[in-house]
Amino acid sequence: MNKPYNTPVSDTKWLNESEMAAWMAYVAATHLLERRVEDQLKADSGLTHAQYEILAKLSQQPGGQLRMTELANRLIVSKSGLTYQIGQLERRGLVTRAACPSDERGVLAVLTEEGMRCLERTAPGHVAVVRAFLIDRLTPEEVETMRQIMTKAAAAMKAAPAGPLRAHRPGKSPG
Amino acid sequence: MNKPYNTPVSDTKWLNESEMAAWMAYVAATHLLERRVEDQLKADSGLTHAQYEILAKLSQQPGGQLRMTELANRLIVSKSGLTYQIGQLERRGLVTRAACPSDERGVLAVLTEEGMRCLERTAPGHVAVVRAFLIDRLTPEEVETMRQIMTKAAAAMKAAPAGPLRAHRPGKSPG
DNA sequence: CTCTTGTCATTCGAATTTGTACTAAACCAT
DNA sequence: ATGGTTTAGTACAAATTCGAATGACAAGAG
Repeated sequence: MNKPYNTPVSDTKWLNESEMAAWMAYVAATHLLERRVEDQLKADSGLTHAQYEILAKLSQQPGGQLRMTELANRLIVSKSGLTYQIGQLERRGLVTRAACPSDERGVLAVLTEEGMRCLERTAPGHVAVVRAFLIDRLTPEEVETMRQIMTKAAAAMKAAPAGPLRAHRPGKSPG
Repeated sequence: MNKPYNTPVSDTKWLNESEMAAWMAYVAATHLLERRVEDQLKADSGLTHAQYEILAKLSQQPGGQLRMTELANRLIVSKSGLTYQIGQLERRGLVTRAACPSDERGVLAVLTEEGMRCLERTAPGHVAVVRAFLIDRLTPEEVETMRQIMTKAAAAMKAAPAGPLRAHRPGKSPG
């Protein structure tokens, strides 16, 4: 207690020019890219990006199946949002729901044959967009740096609990 | 016409390991970051990220004002979506609508005094999140590379017309 | 075994986003 | 001037997202 009045209420460390430019370009690029991806998928296959990500994630799993909650966590989507989209995909025959053998409560989202075919049919166009607007614009070094950046950021956010921030101290590994 | 049957229908150039890792990490990081930003803004000021971006963009303009369509284009949001959000912000007194002097049809979105104060109050926490999970995790070189990457990608997408893709040929400058 | 607590998936309501349709105004070539 | 075409902003319906509440099952302590 007894905090001095002259303690600055806001000691914000603002972004410098490079950081600000990086952040603003990131935000813009993200929105633009999302829109391009969405348009391509819609036009080519009637899938939304969210739905494509579901099929893609399932296709990477042995048996093409995954529990609902696990899938939601990996896709970084709410459980209720996933329930809705799995419903849509099921309606189109691209995914089926199956009972989980080990847990009576559990539900497995399972990629169907047709879902796999749809994914294989759609993937080339999707990859083309990702290449055309991002990957092919970069040098291999830039791609590698981007991988590092995004991997670090994602790891930080997966690790940190929700709620107010704790400061990040760069440097030594945890030990 | 008369296309040989042996022409491969799909000659997709898939992503190599580094490219795939970069893209997947980007997608994950993007979703995670959006969620963190959204949570912080909601908790700190009751703003959504979309609303914060509107206030921020307006605050950068002389007079804190911008035409609706121009604002929508810069934020990369649909016009109808912007109409809705400006309505929300107006309801909270953070933005006002004004007639455009030069065009009878036009509407100016204008940042109010209170809107400016709200932004100033909210910005520190927002910047803190961007720092904590992204900027502060990177070296200055990585920040600079990210700026380059995202700037290039954004420029490519702003330039390219909507619709099917045209191939990107890297190399010489246009001339 | 039984009770309490926690987890899994879904349902429901509220909020947001987009595309299309629509009205008014500007622009432009007769 | 004047009729035809664009453009600006909004209204509306459809789709999607999330959080909170719900019901069924699991897990652990006693």
